[in-house]
Amino acid sequence: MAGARWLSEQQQQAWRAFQRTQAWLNAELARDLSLHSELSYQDYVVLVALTDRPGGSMRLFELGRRLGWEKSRTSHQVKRMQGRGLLDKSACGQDRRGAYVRVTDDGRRAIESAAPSHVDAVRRLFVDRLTDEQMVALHALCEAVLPSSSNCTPGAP
Amino acid sequence: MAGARWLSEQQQQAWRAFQRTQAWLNAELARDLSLHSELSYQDYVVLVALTDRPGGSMRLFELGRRLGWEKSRTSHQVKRMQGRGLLDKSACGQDRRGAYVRVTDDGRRAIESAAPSHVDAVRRLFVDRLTDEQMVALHALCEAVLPSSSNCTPGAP
DNA sequence: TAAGATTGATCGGTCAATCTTG
DNA sequence: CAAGATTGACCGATCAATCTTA
Repeated sequence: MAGARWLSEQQQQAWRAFQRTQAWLNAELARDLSLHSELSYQDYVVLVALTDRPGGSMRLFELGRRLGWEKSRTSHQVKRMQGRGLLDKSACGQDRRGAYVRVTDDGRRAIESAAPSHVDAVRRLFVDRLTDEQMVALHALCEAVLPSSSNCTPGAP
Repeated sequence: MAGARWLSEQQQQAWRAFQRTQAWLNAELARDLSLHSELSYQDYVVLVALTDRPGGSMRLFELGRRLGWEKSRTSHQVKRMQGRGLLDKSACGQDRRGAYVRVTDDGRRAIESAAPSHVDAVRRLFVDRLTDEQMVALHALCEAVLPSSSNCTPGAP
């Protein structure tokens, strides 16, 4: 170990609690979602990102950037959802390398039917357990950790 | 949507920031670890849990409980690490259903060599970006979210 | 050459089924 | 039957390689 700088007891406990919390929350929400709908957690966030937009469509690379996903992950996920009829893809006129993804009517129905139960779960497991002050503090603290705003580049260069 | 109770703008922003933060941190730390060592993030936490113990050994179910993992996940992970010589298993005398897992010397060497760089990354990406007050607040807030202490039962019954 | 996107291999996690012992 | 543990099948994520166009 030599001259390694360890974490203080306080820091270590906070770090471990944070890790446990996020792992537990993700697992519970994923389970809850797959129990009450036909959507995985990943399906859900894709549909949220797209339905946030007026036309329900977006460039593939932009979807990946907003979710902080690698392009291959985005591609695989969209392809699977397309196969299930939740999304469709179309070519981009301006940039002929690119593609648009759009929510289908089935996709809209799926998220509209899944959302209430999922939001309930987020409330039950997360929101309702925190005070407003804690919520504000958490938000500020996350912004401090996250790289500026859109620094989602996985590899360094 | 009907009568669903949505989240306030503040709650929604905090929740999304939290999700982004944990996803980004996990990805960065996993990448950093696999870049500077032969251990995955999961290997690392298993070795931390075991080397925390005097004898470096623990019952399999206890390891799973401490990490909040399902038993099949624990079993698969331990088997893989055993195959790579990082752990070994032995029967439990008292309870003949059970098994002990123990860190091998190779396992100890692996984590001792990986730890400094990993702790540096945790500092750089997390600890150094927060004040002491934020760290304390985060810890308290995680404890509020987490079910009492050892409520890690994945399925309801 | 870089950016947008796709593909196939591989690895890790989940689920359901199974086995053994308490 | 419940608890500790294992297994195999399936799905999802990552990585490296590839293709096309800016």
